[in-house]
Amino acid sequence: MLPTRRCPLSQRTTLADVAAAAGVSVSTASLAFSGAGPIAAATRERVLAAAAELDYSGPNPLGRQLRSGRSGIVGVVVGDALRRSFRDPVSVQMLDGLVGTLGEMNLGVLLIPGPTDPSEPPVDPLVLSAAMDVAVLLWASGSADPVLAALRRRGVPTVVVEGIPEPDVATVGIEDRQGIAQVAQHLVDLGHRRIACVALPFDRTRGEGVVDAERLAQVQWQITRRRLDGMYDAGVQPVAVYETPASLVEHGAAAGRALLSGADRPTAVLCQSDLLASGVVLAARELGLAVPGDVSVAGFDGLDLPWLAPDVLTTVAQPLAEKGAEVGRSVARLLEGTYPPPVVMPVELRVGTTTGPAPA
Amino acid sequence: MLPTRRCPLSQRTTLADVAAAAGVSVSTASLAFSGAGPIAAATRERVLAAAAELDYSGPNPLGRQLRSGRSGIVGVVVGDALRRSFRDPVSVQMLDGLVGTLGEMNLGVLLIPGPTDPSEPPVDPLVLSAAMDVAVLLWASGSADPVLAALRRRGVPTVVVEGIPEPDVATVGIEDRQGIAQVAQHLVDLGHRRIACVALPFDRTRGEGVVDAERLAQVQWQITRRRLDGMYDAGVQPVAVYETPASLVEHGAAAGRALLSGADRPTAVLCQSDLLASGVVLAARELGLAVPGDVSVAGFDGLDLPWLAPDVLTTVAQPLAEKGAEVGRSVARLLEGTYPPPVVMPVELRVGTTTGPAPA
DNA sequence: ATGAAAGCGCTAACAG
DNA sequence: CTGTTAGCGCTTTCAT
Repeated sequence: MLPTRRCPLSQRTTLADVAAAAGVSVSTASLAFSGAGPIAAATRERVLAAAAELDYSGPNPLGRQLRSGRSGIVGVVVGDALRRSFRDPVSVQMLDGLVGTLGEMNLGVLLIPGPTDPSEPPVDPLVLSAAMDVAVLLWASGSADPVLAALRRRGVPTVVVEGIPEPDVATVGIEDRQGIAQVAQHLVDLGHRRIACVALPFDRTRGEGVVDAERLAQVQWQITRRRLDGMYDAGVQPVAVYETPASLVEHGAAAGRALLSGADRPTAVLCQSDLLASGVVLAARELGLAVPGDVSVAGFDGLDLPWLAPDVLTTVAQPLAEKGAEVGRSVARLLEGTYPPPVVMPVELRVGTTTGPAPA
Repeated sequence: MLPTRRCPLSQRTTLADVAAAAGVSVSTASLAFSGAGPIAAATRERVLAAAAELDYSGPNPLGRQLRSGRSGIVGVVVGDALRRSFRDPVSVQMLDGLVGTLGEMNLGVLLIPGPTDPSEPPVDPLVLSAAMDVAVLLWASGSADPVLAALRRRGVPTVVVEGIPEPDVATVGIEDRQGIAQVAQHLVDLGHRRIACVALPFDRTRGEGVVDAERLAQVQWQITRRRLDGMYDAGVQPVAVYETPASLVEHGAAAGRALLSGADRPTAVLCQSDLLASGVVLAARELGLAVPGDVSVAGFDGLDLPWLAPDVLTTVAQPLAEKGAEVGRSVARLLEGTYPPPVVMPVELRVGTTTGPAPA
């Protein structure tokens, strides 16, 4: 057994020590570090020298934070357990854009796991008690979202991504309803009448399988709801809707196997995400079905999917990194103390090689 | 133009207000929330009722943090720009294990971008001034790492992953040198003599291409260094070492194209990561080379790589999620005030279908 | 340009 | 079990 060695748990020297060593007042020493006020160059030098002498590496953030009432932290509640969110390029690319923008404003990102399965508590403890100036909610379920409710109670200004615009939060979203309508119309134009739908999760129970009418009425998550509505907008009444527990290739593959191995299989599968769609394509190949000869497949997101090569998925592209940057800008507005107007970003139909005329 | 509406920037009510409303002292009110001390059930109820009445959602974290000297935050410096780190399952799976363990201890993870290219400052501002009780450094370059130096200056206890054990930091690593030696020996046993190596980045300049002896002597990042040494341990003198800017499929593919299209191409390529190796396999296929008939390819990490199907990569598996959990445990030790002994986790050679006898 | 004073909101000793 | 007393380390008026 090694002897346990103590480690120093925090710095000892304070601004007061440095000020004393430099022969100035604490307030002057503070200015030397923050630069927020008039100070003689010589004085600053003296303070900095004293700091170096004492191994003082700058004002303690905890003191600064309490005094200024700001933590410099943005809590980001991701849409799922981290393990799954990180596997979804949609979340990752957005997060990347967001972290970049926030970094420029000297804000840090506190990662908060989102709603997992119902066996877990609905709200992570960090949501309840971590220090944060603003929160960002990816994939909020709607105005009754328990996480959103908790943040409201705390009075934490919040940016909701893919939610519903509401007076007391900032919102960033995309034209997904119109986008899905476009790609659905594209399938109709190709002559498809038997169209199945592979949907994102309905709620935190994260069920899996073809749903009945009752379940279909229970969709809680707004992103899923809107994308279903977009499909209806194009006049498509799907022959089946398959609910998935997460936007991942394996769930798309499972959906594909279920939908395409039955007797009167659909001629087209409209998926609410690219990852789900690529799973469906893989399942179709597995089953020996030609894409798009036997079945057309379309997705949503506009991801780069090299493993589908030589196929290119028909999809609706959304500007992921820019969406993240836009969220960052909304965060900045909230910090300034005003609610930015809701942002809705455009999407674009991109016809690839996975959709074609309905088979005769 | 919409009228800008003000948003409330922080809660107004304090513990003192609640205490007054409940007719108790602040310290008693504090106990009602923290539970850290004896308090009559009736009193607690009264305080909580008063809090609900006043819409008080709990003690302000900033006050608590300053007073207790703890932020409840663990700063995690990832090994690269987030955009790239998130695309690497090695980082993501470890992060997932880490966040899970830390979550149980009610600690939050502050994401800090790691060393990108030299045009950027070597140390993210968050490293210098964000509040954190402990820092975790993924992929530290060695004892001269500027990020580690900054954390030392601040006196932030640190866990270094894949670094060198040093007295004033906690270390978690794997037996990568031995692992690489094993897989290198495996290639030698198969009769390979012309072996090329595709390496992880050497330093933050993140060069790309076959390196000369001079450059090979400049490897700064310890993980790369150790994996090179493991190869030498097995007696392999590579015919070429290719430096990559990041552990990503596309860089592996570029390396593969460069190494396999020349005249006297190697019969085996030993890669320091699975993502790099899978790129090499794809490049070989592109060039019409049979794997392993014409060229054997081996990796390191033990990732699931479905897009290589039906091939299964020969690799050395490391326990990623458990490594993350182990890092979490080291964080806990540091918070208790002691340095845990260095942790070294085992790895395991897994022979797949991408390595075979050297061609005659 | 510098200094003095006043807290930010909370918890932890300690005394009762 | 509850109240009193002291700050945690810093920034920010406000004088000077």
